[in-house]
Amino acid sequence: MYEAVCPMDVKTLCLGVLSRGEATGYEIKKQCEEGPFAFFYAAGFGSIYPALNALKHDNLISVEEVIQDGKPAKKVYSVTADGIHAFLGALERPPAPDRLRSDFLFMMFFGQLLPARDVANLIAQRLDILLRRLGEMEECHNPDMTGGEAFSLGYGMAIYKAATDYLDSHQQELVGVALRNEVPGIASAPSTEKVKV
Amino acid sequence: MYEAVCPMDVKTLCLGVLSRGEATGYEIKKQCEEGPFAFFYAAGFGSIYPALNALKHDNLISVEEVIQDGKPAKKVYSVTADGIHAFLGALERPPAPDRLRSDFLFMMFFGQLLPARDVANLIAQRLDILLRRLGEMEECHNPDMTGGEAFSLGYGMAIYKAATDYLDSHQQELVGVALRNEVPGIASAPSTEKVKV
DNA sequence: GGTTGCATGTAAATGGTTACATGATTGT
DNA sequence: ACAATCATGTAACCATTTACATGCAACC
Repeated sequence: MYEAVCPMDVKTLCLGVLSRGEATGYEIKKQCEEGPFAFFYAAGFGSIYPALNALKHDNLISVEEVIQDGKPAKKVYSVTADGIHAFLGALERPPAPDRLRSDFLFMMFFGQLLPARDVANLIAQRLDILLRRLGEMEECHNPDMTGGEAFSLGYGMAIYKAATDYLDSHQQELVGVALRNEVPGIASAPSTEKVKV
Repeated sequence: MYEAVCPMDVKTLCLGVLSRGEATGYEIKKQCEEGPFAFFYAAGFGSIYPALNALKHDNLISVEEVIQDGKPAKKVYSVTADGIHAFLGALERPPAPDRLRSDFLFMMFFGQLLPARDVANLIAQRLDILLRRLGEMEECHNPDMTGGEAFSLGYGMAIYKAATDYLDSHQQELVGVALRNEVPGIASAPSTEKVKV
């Protein structure tokens, strides 16, 4: 039986996505990695498909199988009246605290133990990711969005913007520290080695 | 056998914490919830104690049992030379992408489905948490920190600052939308009901 | 000929959380 | 009397990830 836990688990996520319009499991995943949920939720096929089956079993969603030519058959899911009700119930529960797990920050925390070049590379990569995501989010922004959608997108963009600004303005400090920590002579030697980025 | 996965799992976290100085499992957990790791890592006793036992088994850390009076005996762990080596190895692996899971943003995304008062409460609570954490982080900041520590703390503060600014300046928009979505008459009626905050 | 995109799914393994069990001391 | 702090640990449970399995079409 459906019982929203957090309120946010994969089932609730699916219910939420479907409340905006019918979709297949494949499309739900795409929305989690490129679409509007990418910033605050991740889910793979291994959790989405079983979640959809469980929701179907509880009659919170309905399925329609669509045969396509040139492409594999797909299962288009829609939320039922019961499903909407369950989703609204889940939204009323108090939210669990946010949790972030960042390998990047963990590594930066121990930045002075790393070669300066690695630190510089990690920050450069991070800036790259952040900037690309910011671009994707900007594209994502359209006037048809609901207030909530625009709000959470704006929140994500504000965070990413702050992160890029911070990295831009503070990267030299950390790279400098790491450089000073290196064995003198190595740090100043011109590098012929290529670093994987 | 120890084999850093992400590089960041609870074992690597423990190794990292201990590389800064000896600590007990209890103290490691405190550092994860109040200390410098709180922003980007969470871990409970149920994962820390088994991780410490596994690290001990691999001789990456050593234990000293300290009997205290008035308090239960504690096990103080220190990292060994092998442990330092293993930790440095873990830091060299490429970082896994950050992952955030935010019930709050999920709920805001569907904000127009919620009563305006709930939206306003959720945002107020969030601001409260953010501000409190910002205060804790400011206190945490001291001149003895390594470059990496100051960098990641600064990063966290920049993010939280951006989040509070965004919430401050955009909360009215979302609450307004939610209000307009409510049944006319209810929205404007003065409320006698107390809302749990 | 290999990779990417579309499309669904299962099974095993992982990693972590939650709840429980214990117990002394200090503070309200 | 009750809750919180200090302190460790186990066991059951859980959610999710990863790897596998299948298959066709389009593109490079």
